[in-house]
Amino acid sequence: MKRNSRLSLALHTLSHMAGDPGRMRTSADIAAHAGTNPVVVRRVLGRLREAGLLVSEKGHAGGWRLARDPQDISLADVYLALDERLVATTDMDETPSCSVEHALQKRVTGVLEEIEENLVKRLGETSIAEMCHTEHH
Amino acid sequence: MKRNSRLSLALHTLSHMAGDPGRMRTSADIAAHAGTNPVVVRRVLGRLREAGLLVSEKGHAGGWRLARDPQDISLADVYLALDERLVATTDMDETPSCSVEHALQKRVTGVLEEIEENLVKRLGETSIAEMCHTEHH
DNA sequence: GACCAATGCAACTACAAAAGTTACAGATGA
DNA sequence: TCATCTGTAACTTTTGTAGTTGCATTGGTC
Repeated sequence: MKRNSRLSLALHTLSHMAGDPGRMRTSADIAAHAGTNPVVVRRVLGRLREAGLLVSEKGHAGGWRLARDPQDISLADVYLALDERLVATTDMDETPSCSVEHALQKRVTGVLEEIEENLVKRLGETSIAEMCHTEHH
Repeated sequence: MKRNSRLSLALHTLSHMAGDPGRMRTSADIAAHAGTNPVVVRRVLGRLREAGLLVSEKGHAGGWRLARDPQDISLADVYLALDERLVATTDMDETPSCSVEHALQKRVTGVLEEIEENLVKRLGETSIAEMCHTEHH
């Protein structure tokens, strides 16, 4: 796998699950489908569970399934659960040297934040249920 | 510096330049402002020069300046010049196992591409000239 | 209770992308 | 001729993350 692999893995898995909710899947099965490792799958899906998108069960016949209706899970939910922050930088140089520099930094950061918000908004407009339908516009 | 440092460095530098176009700046000056290395600056700005956003001059009194009017340089120009591709994945698993999987993969990829296009479109709506104005909404 | 199959999690290695650094050739104006 | 830039190659360091191994824990099933 390559870049954005966590988001990609999460979206693929949830979209797949949306096609047959209620069915329990093991991390081994999911890993085989995604061509990766069960532990990696559990790591990524663990975050989605923390965000309330998935539930997992231990023991025999355990595994993973959606925590709620596929139509109620948006791409933004997945994105935010993974805490990616694709556009916005976490922080910049700590030494603004002068107040003008500082103001500029804040403005650049602000614009990037705005773009990030817009990205999340766009992601929020699509549910994973829409991803698994065969007839997608 | 941290994540998205190239984009961040590029935006800061160009925004700064937009405040006083025509003035020539050395990579050493820029690096000092950004708290990084002259070679790193030249690497990043070199891409922007290839994209026609900047011009550089060698030798004494050489340096960097904007290639055209600040109002004619959008954030999308910068983003595309750096070839970042924040949202869309370059490629996914090569073994689609079954045709249904393959269709799902294409759909996920398609949605991510669409989001990416929207991101670029949004970036295209802001010029670096707007970044350096003190009165920003 | 014994056993098996799953998650949860920690610890580690492997790897790749990028920053940072050093060094130096080439260009250009003073 | 010299100082000052860019351009670039080569290398080290750092960092994020995938991949891997191992094992404790949980919970069905026999």
